[in-house]
Amino acid sequence: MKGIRRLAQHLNVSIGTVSRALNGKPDVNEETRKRVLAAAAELGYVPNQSGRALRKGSTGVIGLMMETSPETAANSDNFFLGLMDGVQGALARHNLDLVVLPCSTDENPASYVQRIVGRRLVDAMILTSTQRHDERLDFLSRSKIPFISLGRSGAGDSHPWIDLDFEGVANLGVDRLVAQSHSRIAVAVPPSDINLGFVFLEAYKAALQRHGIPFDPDLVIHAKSSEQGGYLAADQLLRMPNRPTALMLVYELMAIGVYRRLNEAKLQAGRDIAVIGFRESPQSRFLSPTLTCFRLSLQALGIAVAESLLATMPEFQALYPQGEVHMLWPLELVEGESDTGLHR
Amino acid sequence: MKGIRRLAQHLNVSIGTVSRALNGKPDVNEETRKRVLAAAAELGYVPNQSGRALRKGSTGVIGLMMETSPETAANSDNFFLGLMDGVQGALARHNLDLVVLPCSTDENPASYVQRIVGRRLVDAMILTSTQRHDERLDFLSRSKIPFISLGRSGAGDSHPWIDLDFEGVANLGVDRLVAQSHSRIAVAVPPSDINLGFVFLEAYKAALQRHGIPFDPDLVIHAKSSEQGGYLAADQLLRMPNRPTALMLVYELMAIGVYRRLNEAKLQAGRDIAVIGFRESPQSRFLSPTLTCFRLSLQALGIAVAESLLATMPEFQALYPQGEVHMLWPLELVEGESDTGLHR
DNA sequence: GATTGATCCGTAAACGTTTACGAGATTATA
DNA sequence: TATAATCTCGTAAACGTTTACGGATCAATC
Repeated sequence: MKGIRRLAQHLNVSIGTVSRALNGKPDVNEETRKRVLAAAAELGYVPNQSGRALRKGSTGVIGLMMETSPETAANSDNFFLGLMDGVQGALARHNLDLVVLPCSTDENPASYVQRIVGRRLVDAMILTSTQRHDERLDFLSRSKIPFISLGRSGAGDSHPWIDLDFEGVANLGVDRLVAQSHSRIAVAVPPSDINLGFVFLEAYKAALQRHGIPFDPDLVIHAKSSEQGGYLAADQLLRMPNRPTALMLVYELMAIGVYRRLNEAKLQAGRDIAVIGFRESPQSRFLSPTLTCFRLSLQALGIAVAESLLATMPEFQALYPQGEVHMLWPLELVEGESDTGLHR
Repeated sequence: MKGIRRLAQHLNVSIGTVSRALNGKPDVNEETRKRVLAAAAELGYVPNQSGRALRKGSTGVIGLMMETSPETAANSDNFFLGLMDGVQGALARHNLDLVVLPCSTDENPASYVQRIVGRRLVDAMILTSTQRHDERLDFLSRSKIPFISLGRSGAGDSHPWIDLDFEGVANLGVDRLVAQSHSRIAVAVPPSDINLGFVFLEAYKAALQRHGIPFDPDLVIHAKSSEQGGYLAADQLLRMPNRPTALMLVYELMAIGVYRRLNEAKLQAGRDIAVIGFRESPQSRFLSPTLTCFRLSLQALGIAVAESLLATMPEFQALYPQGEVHMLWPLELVEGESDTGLHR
């Protein structure tokens, strides 16, 4: 005898009563509920997930999909761990569990999602590393599974998303640099199939235009989202015939590579070239000269992601009635020395 | 009509036949199997996980538990994503799926494991961040669920584990430093309730003894596993009355903090004090002077963890007959400048 | 032509829950 | 006291699979 039957037999009640007692249903005597709870704790009984999910039609589990190629793995740990922490905490308050679903780059992300969602392993999904054209979004939309993506896609507002406020970052950065009379502002962005790169680039163009500065495509450096990418971007910048006086980055670890390359050239950020990094990170905080960059609470972002997802789930509509979310997540400027002291 | 029934109706065969066809059972006509496979692909049918798991008694899912407190998230060392990638790849070869289970520090890790395992969400578990006295191990041993822990516990070989070869690291490091006639070798370790700290300390003592150097407890600096921890450790070292001439670290990000503190004191690793870091990381690779540390393939480690776990699972005994694993994972020395040039 | 064997497929039970339904016991109301 | 209302609990169906079992068909063998 196993599972709930064992518990019921042990208590001399029916399995129905045990189930009702554990699930907090009203029609069970308080006295017997206590006995059931006590016995469950004593025998270490936990309801079988498969049985429960099969009957209820929902799992109580939310999936967070994450790509783990060797390159991304080497770089972005602390972003995802912080995010996971926030999401997990917010979901736990509603008795939902988070599972992180690592998809290797060997596998097609869309078919991975199809497998996971088709099996009904999860009730809803959180997507990260959103592509500009992302099949996963199409599939999830069609399959009517609640989901939210961290990052916009090219599909615009046709699905719920939360994204970092790249427009805000571009504006703040460009304004700040222009105020110091920079006009040749280079930017290191990932390739445009990553939507992040596309969005940032557009915002950068708009910010320049606002200041009447013509956009020069030669100042756009396409770089990998890594330290190495930053190194190569800085290298490319140093070779430019009419060298830009400022550089903006859109990935946090790039800054370290940039500093390294500048260092090799006996140049210094803030003195010889203005540098504005992206996200403040444990590493960036200790660069010298200190890096001007943008602060962001990953936990808070995770909570927002989780609650925005709940808002799309019918069973939580009462709690989060705002419906589908399209949110730009603000970042706060952290003033450092890396972009000042040049045109003073 | 949903699920397998829908597919069966669509094909005018029984659900039993559909199931057998999809599961590769022998007693089904090749012709009909093809039709079933084609229809499944066309209709996007994927067997419901709950139904399947309930019937089969196993889920085909392996859990990897990970702690995600705000501090560990912020100080994460890009260790986990690489590990996940390796584990995921190895499991996929056996049609197993990996889910990562984030446990916030609010929750007791042992009761978290009990909840997850009790619900039969997973067939087996991989534990990380092993404590010296780890209740999770006790629970999993009792519950007869296959598991492996990354990191030894104080319980020794009573359960399967893979751990980094701290003995090897301590030996290599101490040998190298002693060969340069260092005798006052300080070490920065996490507190001993983290088993890692305990193990490393013992290995360090043994290595000293091998060289006839008496162990001096004052040279043991307890530090947090973070950049900040490294900074404070270096600070503490600089205040010592009879300053040690060498310092070994057991957490990779510490090196950055150590460099920062040394820099503030106008000291340099390798010139004024010999420093040996721990794991090579994207950051450590670009420190200046270059850091002497230890290399480790996270993907390979992940594969080893996954396969060692499979070896403990009855259904894979045929493939991996070696049984329970206790493995020390070797690290390769990467020679840098941070520990040389002192006593030359 | 009867028997055997092989091949293919349908039937139904089982996995562990939750929950609609109804029955019995008890209390409140008339 | 009869009736209604309330409280508590047991019964059984249902969720979507997999798989043991047996039946049907057909070819091969004697």
